[in-house]
Amino acid sequence: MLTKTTEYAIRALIFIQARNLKGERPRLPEIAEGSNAPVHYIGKILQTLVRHRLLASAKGPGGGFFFAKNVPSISLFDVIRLMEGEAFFHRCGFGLNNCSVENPCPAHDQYREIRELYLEKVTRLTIADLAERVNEGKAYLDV
Amino acid sequence: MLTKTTEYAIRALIFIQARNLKGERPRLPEIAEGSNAPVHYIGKILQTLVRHRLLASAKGPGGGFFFAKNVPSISLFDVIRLMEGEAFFHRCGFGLNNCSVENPCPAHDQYREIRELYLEKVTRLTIADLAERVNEGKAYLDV
DNA sequence: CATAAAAAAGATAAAAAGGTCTTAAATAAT
DNA sequence: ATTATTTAAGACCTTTTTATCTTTTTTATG
Repeated sequence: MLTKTTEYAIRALIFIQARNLKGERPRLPEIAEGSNAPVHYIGKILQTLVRHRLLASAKGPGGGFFFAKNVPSISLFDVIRLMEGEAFFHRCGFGLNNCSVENPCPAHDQYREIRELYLEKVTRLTIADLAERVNEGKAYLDV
Repeated sequence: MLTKTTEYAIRALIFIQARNLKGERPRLPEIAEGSNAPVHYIGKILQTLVRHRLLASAKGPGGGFFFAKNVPSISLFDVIRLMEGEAFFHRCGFGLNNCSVENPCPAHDQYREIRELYLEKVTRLTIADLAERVNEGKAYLDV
């Protein structure tokens, strides 16, 4: 399961992208409201995303958050990897650090299947796709 | 992802079951070592499990932890439900409380697939099966 | 340039999770 | 009955996560 922080990040990115697709550039307070996260906290999170170039921002009047044009949309995988760390995707289901094919935990194979499905999904899902679904009224971000 | 506490619980239960199958009744210090968890902490966790009848215990000399005979082995689902709560299995991937078929989050269907696979797996996997794998030397619990 | 708008940064606080220590209660064995 | 052994219970501490508040920096515009 993702941490709250990562969930906020994903929701905020989808919200920003949805607005960007409509030609808007949302500012922090709107993003916080739209993604149901505390303003200052989401501020910090977006700051991290910008620092790592998953997102762009502009200060001052007319500023806000936006995605760079002509850059392929980031995937959920990109966001999760940044927020949770690469290890998140390889973690043993039972929390064992040694867990591997040679030294498997008792549910190694079963968890592998789940992880693989998960990885496949989050790699395919892009923020842009998800934002489009929101703009089309097919999906919602309200808590 | 499971909390550390739940991981400890699962590892401890498998350890206890593995010993039970060999006719032994492990005590706290051994369980803590065998499941790589802090003694006192695992003590609390097992206490919870006993209180909810997923496990049995005996105080005093010759005491320890064990599973009631002739009771079908509990599944990972049972343990996870107790430790994390029923909601764990229905939680939205993006942390949205309203998320449902009528009001889906942008990745609702994809996450549903993953959840269903997960649910199927943890329902099928019993502590006894997993413990057997350990006793057969096919799986390990070391961190 | 002065001003206002906005994100960035940093310091701090509150809450939750994880972990330790001490004492009490139960029980088997002598 | 006393003692030793063992889990149960409760109080307390530490770390991590989540959240807030304040100040600084950047920038567009009059």
